Order: sequence, then structure tokens, then C-alpha cells
Amino acid sequence: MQCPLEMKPRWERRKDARPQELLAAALDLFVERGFASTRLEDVAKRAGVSKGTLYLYFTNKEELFKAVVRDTIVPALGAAEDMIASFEGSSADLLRAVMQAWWANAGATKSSGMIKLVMAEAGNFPDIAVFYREEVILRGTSMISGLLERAVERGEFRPLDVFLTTQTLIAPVLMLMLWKHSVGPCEMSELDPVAFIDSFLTMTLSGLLPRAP
Amino acid sequence: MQCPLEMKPRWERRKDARPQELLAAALDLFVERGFASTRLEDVAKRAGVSKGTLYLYFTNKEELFKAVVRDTIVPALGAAEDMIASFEGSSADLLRAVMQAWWANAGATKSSGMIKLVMAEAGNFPDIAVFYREEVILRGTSMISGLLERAVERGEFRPLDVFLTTQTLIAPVLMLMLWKHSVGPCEMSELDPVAFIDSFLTMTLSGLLPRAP
Amino acid sequence: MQCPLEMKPRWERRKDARPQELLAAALDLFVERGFASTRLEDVAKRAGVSKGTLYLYFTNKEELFKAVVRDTIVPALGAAEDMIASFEGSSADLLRAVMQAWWANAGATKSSGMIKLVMAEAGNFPDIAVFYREEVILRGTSMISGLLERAVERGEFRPLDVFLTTQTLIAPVLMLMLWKHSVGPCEMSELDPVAFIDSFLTMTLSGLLPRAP
Amino acid sequence: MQCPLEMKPRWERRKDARPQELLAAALDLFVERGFASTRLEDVAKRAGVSKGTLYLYFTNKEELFKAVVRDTIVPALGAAEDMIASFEGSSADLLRAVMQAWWANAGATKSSGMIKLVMAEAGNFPDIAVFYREEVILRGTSMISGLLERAVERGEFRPLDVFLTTQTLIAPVLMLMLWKHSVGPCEMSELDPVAFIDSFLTMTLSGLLPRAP
DNA sequence: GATGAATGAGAATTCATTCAT
DNA sequence: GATGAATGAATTCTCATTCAT
Repeated sequence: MQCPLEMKPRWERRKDARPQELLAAALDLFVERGFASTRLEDVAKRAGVSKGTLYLYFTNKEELFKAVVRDTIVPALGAAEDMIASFEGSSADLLRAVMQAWWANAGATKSSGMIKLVMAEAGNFPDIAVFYREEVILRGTSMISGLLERAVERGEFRPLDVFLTTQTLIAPVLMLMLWKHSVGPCEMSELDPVAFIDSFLTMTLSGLLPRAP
Repeated sequence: MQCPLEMKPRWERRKDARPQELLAAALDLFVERGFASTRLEDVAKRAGVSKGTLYLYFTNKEELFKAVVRDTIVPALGAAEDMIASFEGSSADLLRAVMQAWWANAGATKSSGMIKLVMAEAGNFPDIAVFYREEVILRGTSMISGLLERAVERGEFRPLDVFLTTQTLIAPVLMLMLWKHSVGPCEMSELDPVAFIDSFLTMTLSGLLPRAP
Repeated sequence: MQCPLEMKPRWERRKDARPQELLAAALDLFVERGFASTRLEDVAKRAGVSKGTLYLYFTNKEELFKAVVRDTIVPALGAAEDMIASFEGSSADLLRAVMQAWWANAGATKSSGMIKLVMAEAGNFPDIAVFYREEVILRGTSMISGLLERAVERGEFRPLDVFLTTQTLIAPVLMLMLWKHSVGPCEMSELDPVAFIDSFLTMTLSGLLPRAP
Repeated sequence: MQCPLEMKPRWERRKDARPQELLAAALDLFVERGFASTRLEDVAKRAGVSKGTLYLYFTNKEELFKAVVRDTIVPALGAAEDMIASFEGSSADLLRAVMQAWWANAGATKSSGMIKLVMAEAGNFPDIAVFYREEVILRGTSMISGLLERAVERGEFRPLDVFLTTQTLIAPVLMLMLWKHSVGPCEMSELDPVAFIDSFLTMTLSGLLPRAP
């Protein structure tokens, strides 16, 4: 009773796992080949089921895509929100921690490939675009904006335009994600994400101009 | 003799214009709908010709796409290179001027839509990816890197990692481009590109931390 | 257990039969209309399936054609080879029997139409040409050559150039096949294959010249 | 006046030559690639004119094909007919001479490729088939039949079925023609046409069976 | 007459989706 | 629930034919 998962016969557990296996397979292929070039037959094959089975869980290709987006992109945000809520220390350190965690939890995983895809296909999926804006962009920017507001209030950062600064802070992570999944594969050897984020923050925090003595 | 262009029969002049008309139509549709969802018949129709005509000028859809990339993305780089070469004034001002010009000449035009597309489709077109890396990324980064090196030599900027800083400076423009052509259309009202670039550079140049008194 | 074939669900048995049904339909149409003029949709329709189904069994039109060639032409040779191996009697009688059987088993069937087609299309299908030469021509000529050699050894035939004689013996059957499937249909009434082969062999065996007394 | 051809300005003679140049080009390509695979643009290009020009001389592809057939196949017959009419000597020698000349004048040239093509495409061009039967087959067989009848009358050949024997005599030449233009190109090295015809006639005239006493 | 740009019907091929078993 | 054979709409690409210049 305490552990109901273990009590199911194996094939039933398998049945419960089907959607996840299909989502995982779909994620792989969508990221690898893009939406249009991904054949549902290949998704099914990779998940070890038949084409027909896929339709037992997802009405059509579009819904599968949406499910992958929902399943992949949202979870990464939770971790970052928790971190901000519980962090103690300087805002500069928090910003560093948040951005590095962000990369580690989202950027370095396959979900960053989905972000590329969402941007590419947004035009073809109006409701994905809405979902993405509300669930990902708004939540992500609120998180950063809140951090900035608090830092300014506390005098840790100078007065600044919160909205524009938020966008600025998002840019490098977004760029890393796109890099990783497009031309990056060849170039990436040279661009170390951790160092890049670190460099970006150093620059952003202290500025490029030499300090007045 | 003085005006040989005028002496051509009308349909021959037409022929000279066809490739450009087709490229323009293709650019529109590729940006609007993506590679796979763009039907060649629609491209032809928008250019005011028939399906078959398109094939007189471009071997197939892939070649049309490549031609659009070449025709669209490369030209924008020239202007920026010229500006850097001839600019007189502080490096900070030059950086501002270059980035604003970059947005005006490339970002604000349809070519920024192609950049999104190239990133999305790079995996499906290995030679487009190679072309893009060599003709766009390398040229673009060299341009910025050169500017930074000169600024550091002259003592206008503090010592910095040229490669990482270059990537950092590219990020916001790239982000603007992607924004404009994906979820942006709804959000864009709030994100003014000129103000964004300006804010980014202010932050980057002076830092977020309050100045030491 | 005793009758596993019967235990398959109906549509699976169907599946097993499909390739043959399609090959039969394709044979009909290829012979009737030639390679280029045969539309795959018509082949599918004649086999009672849809266009797409055809592609479940044959990669493309070319492969379908090759499959028809392999499926049609080769089987006819076996019968003739067996006959030669087991025949007892004079070589002249064997030659008569082989050639008449050849016509009956191959010439009079649709496969002779494919031979016409192979000759017409050989240039467009290099590997069909190779296959045809090796599997049909070489096997067929070896068969006849062997017969001739044996006949000469036994003193039943006078010494002769085996290679040239073999080609000569093939010629009339080949001609009948072509006749049947090109201009023949109108002319054929007048040219009775059995009588023609008989006449040919009489002439070939005894010569046109009057016998020396 | 006696030589009006020579008096025309060069471009006019050229104009007169156009149809012939086009027919020659079409012959080449039809023989090489078959009817359906021959593109009219290629025919025009090979003749050194534009696609449109071709339509000044031939209504469509089908008419061009027919024109090639008429222009190519018929002329070869005249020579053979003349030879028979004027030949003096034994019928056996005449037969040898006719068949060798036939090969030399028709078989060894491109027109033999057209014969292959006519047989392959006869089904698609009913009037070509009629034309071919009347102008080629009937004339050709009459020629041989006449020769045979005369030889029998004179006691040079034994009594025989003229019709069947005629077909028999045609077979090897026909086979040589087909050989040359299909699988032959690889095999041909081994099959010398002159020797083949010679061997065929020797066999046909004297028979395969050993002569009595 | 000659040209070659333009046309558009037609055929091959792909793949999301359905459904009998 | 699971399967995979079957479907047919959709799309790319070809090429005979037309026609303005």
C-alpha cells in the first residue's frame, strides 16, 4: 500500500511508462531532426512500440509535439525558482548561481533543443506559442526580475530598468542553447558554457570600462 | 548604346529580374512558414509565375533555400565592416554605433528571420551550416573581436577575454532576432530593440555594480 | 499446429499474397504499356490496393520492375534444364522437344513480353542488363550449347561451331517472342509458332539444299 | 539552274537541312535512350537549334518519332531489292549476298536501333505499327519470299514452305539487331555478325545432320 | 523563321492517420 | 490495449508544348 508502484505486475508498469517512453523518443527525434522531418513511425520504433500505439496516447503529431514541450520545458523552471526563494548571500552570487544552475538543468539537457524548436515552429503552432510565452517566458522573466528588484532595493545593484536588464540576462543563456543545437556542434569545442556565463556576468556586473581609481 | 538595358525586349528584362523576384518571394515564405511548410507552388505564385518557372532558376527546394541564405544574410555584413573600418571616435561609441547599425541593417529586416531558420534547419543542411559558419559567424565575430582588441590596446577597455566577450556582445542581437520571429510578435510591443541594445551596452560598459565613489 | 497457414488472421495471409498480386499486376501493365508508360497508380489499382500500399513492398518503380523481371523470367528456365537432363532419345528429337517446350513455357506466356521489355530498357537499367545476361542469356545458351556438344560427340550432329549454332537456334524463339508482343498481334494469325519452330528445325537439321542422292 | 542546290545562299541551304539535322539528332537519342526517356530539348540541343524550332518542323514528339522511323528504316530496303533484281549467280550465293548486305546496310547502322524501338513502342503507336508492317515487314518478306520461290522453281532449293522459311531467314538478322542494341554491347565482342550470318546460312543450307553416305 | 521563357498537367513518392484483427 | 497493413491527400519535380518577341 505504501509502495503501490512496486505491486503492479511488470507489464502494467510498462503500460504506465508508455507515454514517458514515447515522449522521450519524440524529444530525441524532434531535437535531432525538427518537427516536420520527424516521422511518427521512427518515434514509435525508438520507443519500442508500433505506430498505432502512439495514437492511443496522443491524438496526432501536433499534440505529441505539445506534450513534449510541456513535459520538457516546464520542469526545469521549478528548480531555479526554488533556488532563488531559498538562497542566502549576495545578489551577485545568487545571479551567478541561478544562471549556472539554469544552464546545468535546462541548457545542457535536451530541453534546450526543444527551445530552439519552439522558436522555429512557433509560427505553425499558435497555442504552443501562447503556452510557451505564459509558462516559460513569463515565469522565467518574473524570476529574474524579482531577483533584480530585490537587489536594487537592497542597494546591491545600482538603479536599473528591470525589464530590459532581465532580457539582457536571458540572452546569453538563450544563445548558448541555440549554439548547442545548430552550428554549435562544430564550434562548441571553443565555447565553454560555464566560462561563458562567468565571463558574461563579470562583464555585466563590473562593466567593460576601466574602473575609476 | 547608351542605355543597353532599355534595348532588351521586355521578357528578357523580365528574365533578369526573375531570380530576384523568386528569392524575395521565397524569403517571405520561408521566414513566415519555415522550410518544410513552404510549398514551392506558393513561392511561385507569390512571385507571379508558375511552378515550373521556379525550376528554371533553382534546381530544387534545397538549392532555393541556399540561394536565399546567400542572397540575404551576407550583404548585411558588408555595411558593418565598412563602418568599423572608417569610424573615428571612442571604442564605446563605435560599439554602440555598430550594434545599432547591425540591428537596423540586419535585425530589423527579413534576414533576421532567415537566421532563425538557419539555426533551426542547420542540422538538415550540412553545407548550409558550413557556409553559415564561415561566411556569417566567422566574419561577424572577427569584426567584433577586432574592435575589442583595438579598444584594449588603446586602453579604452580593460583587459578582457576577447573570444568570450565577443560572444557576449553577439547574444543580445541574436536574441532580438529570434524574439522578433518567434514568440516576439506578441511580446515585441514591450521590447524596444533600440532601447534594449542601449540598455545592454550601458550595463556592459559600466557594469551593474554601483561605482566605487 | 497441423495447418499453421490457416491460423493466420485473414489480413496477414493477405499480406503474404500482396507481393505476388502486385507483381502480377505490374507484369500485365509493363508488358502492355512499357516501363515509362506504366503508372504505379494503375498497377496498384489492378492489384486492388492503393498507391501507397505498393510502396510497402517495393521501394520504387525501378525496383518493382526488377522484381518483375526476376520473378518472371527465371522460373521458365528451370523446366527446360530439367527436360534436357532427363531426356532420352535422339538429339534431334531433344532439340525439337526443348524448343517447343521453351515456347510453350516461356514464349507463349507473358514472360516473353518481359523479354521484349528488358531488351528495350536494358540501356536504362544497367543492373537489369547484368542480371539478364547472367541469369537468362548465359544459362539459356549453356543449356543449348551443352546439348549441341553432346550431339556432336555422339556423332548425331556433324562438327559445328557450338557458339554460333547456339545463337542461331535461339534466334527463331526470340523472334517469335518479339513478334507476339509488337507488330505480331495483327500478323500473328499467319505465323503459327509451333509450325514455325518445326519448320525452322526441319530446315536447320536437313538443310535447304536438296540431298545428294 | 542545273544545280539549284548550290545556288542557294548558305543560310537557306541550312534551313533546308534543318529537318535532316533534327531527324539525325532524334535518331541518335531515341536509339540511345528510348522514346519516353528522350527529351525534346536534348534533341534540339544536339541539332544545334532551340526547342521551339523543333516544333516548326514536327507537330509533336510522336510525329517526330514517326518521321525518324520513316526516314531511317525504309531507305535500307531499296538497296536490297535492287541487289536481288540484278543479281546473277546461284540462289545460295544470292541469299548470302543479300543477308550480308542487309546487315551491312541496315543492321550495322543506327537504323537497327530503331527497329528495336519500333518493336518496343509498337503498342503505343498503332499507326507506326501499321506503317512498319506495310512498309518494312511486307516489303522485306516479299523480297525474301520472291528469292525463295525462284530458287525452288529453278530446282536450286528443295520444295519448302515459303512463308515459314522466309520468317526463319529473317530471324537471325533481327536477332543481331536486337543484340547490338540491348545486352549486346557487352556480349557483342564474341558474336561476329558476318561469321554468324555465314554460319547460319551454312547450317540452313546444308543442315545439321550428317550427309548421307 | 527562330528563340527560349513560361506553362501546367501528370507522375512518383512520402507519411500522418485509420482500423480490422 | 497493441499491432501494422492499408490508405490517400499532399508535395516535389519533369517535360511536352505554347507563344510573345
